[in-house]
Amino acid sequence: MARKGLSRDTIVDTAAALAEEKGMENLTLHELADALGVKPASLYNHLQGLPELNVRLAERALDRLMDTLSQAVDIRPVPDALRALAAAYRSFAQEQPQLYRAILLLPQFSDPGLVARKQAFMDLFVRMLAPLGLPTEERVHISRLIRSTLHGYVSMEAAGFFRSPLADADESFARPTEWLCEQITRTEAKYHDGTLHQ
Amino acid sequence: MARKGLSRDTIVDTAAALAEEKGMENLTLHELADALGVKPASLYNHLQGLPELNVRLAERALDRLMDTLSQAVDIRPVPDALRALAAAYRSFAQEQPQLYRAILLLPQFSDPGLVARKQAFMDLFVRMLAPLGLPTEERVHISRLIRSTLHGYVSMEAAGFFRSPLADADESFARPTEWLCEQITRTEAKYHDGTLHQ
DNA sequence: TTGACAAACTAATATCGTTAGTTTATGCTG
DNA sequence: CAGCATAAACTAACGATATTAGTTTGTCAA
Repeated sequence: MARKGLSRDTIVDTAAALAEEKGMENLTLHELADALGVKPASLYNHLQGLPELNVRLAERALDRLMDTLSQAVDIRPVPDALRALAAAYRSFAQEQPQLYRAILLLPQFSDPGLVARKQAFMDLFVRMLAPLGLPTEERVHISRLIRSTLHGYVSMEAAGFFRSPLADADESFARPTEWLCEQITRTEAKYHDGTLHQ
Repeated sequence: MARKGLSRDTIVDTAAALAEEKGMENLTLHELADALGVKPASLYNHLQGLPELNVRLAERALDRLMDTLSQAVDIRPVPDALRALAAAYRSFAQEQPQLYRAILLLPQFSDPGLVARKQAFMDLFVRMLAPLGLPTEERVHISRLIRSTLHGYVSMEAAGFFRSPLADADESFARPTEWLCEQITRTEAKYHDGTLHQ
């Protein structure tokens, strides 16, 4: 009964790799235990079962996504940051589609670790938009617009849409990206030339 | 051994209701059979098991979604149609979130019934955009933009995002809607005043 | 050195999806 | 109307799964 150096982090790591390989809904504790050289029951010493594993996977996904996005948020001017962030976002979802799906497969976001990451995720966009000098509420609206647009395109693409040969998917993705850029510059202008309360 | 009047349609119907009640991932053949007054094995006379049930649920979801959307597509002018369609789309996802999720829970869209509906779904948007008189490729791009924007907002909202009290979710949804309206009117203008090839 | 804690195990249970084989109701054919 | 084929429902059983309880044993600190 040799003691393997098992920890929650290593479990989640190999679970992420396994999910990417087999698909998120085919991830089983048995296979995961096998991959770790351990019996399934042993996993319960480190996490509370499959529900918690899914939560931890979503956390890991958010962490990695934020890692890749954080390289872009401080680029100036802001539209360039947005372009870089959009490209990074799409790349992440294309290269690790199962891990990306883990985020939205969750029934609810009640776990404290998740709400914290949700907030941090939100803050990432707020930070990128900071130089625009928008009021708080407007910043939240724009942030939601960006996040939903990116997620929408990326998840539809991952689900198998947008494969028609009638139009190139890269070009299709460039549209919302550029239009988001236009939108934020226009919003910035709107708040900087006195027409705010007209 | 009384014969219940069981059919694939009634099975999918009660499955949809049950999924809405218990959650999509908690849907079990045992509970479904119970709800139908039948043993689990009997379901296999009507469909090939859980994988097919999920496919049929996704089909049902797409059918109902298209039903509600089709009431909006022929409204004129086109921006008004888009506004109505966006509202209907969001209402559907809010009122039947589990059924809406069924669409994207599928790993792939290889089933013939699904690819047909995917095409019909695409055609719905093409029909709405027809009066703009755009070239085919441009129409596909715009259609993708609309679909990904709507889906993005709605699925993020369903996943528990956009609940911050800092900004109203209805207002946040109005942004992308109006923004899409602007985009299509601007695109229409672009293709109607000779600046196309500049 | 020893003792407490935790990590890994074995064993067992309940549930689930699924298949095979059986019975019986229904509807069509003669 | 009689008989027969089809299919709908059943029972029984299997394998896989998640999970729990109880046991052994390694490890670290006192």
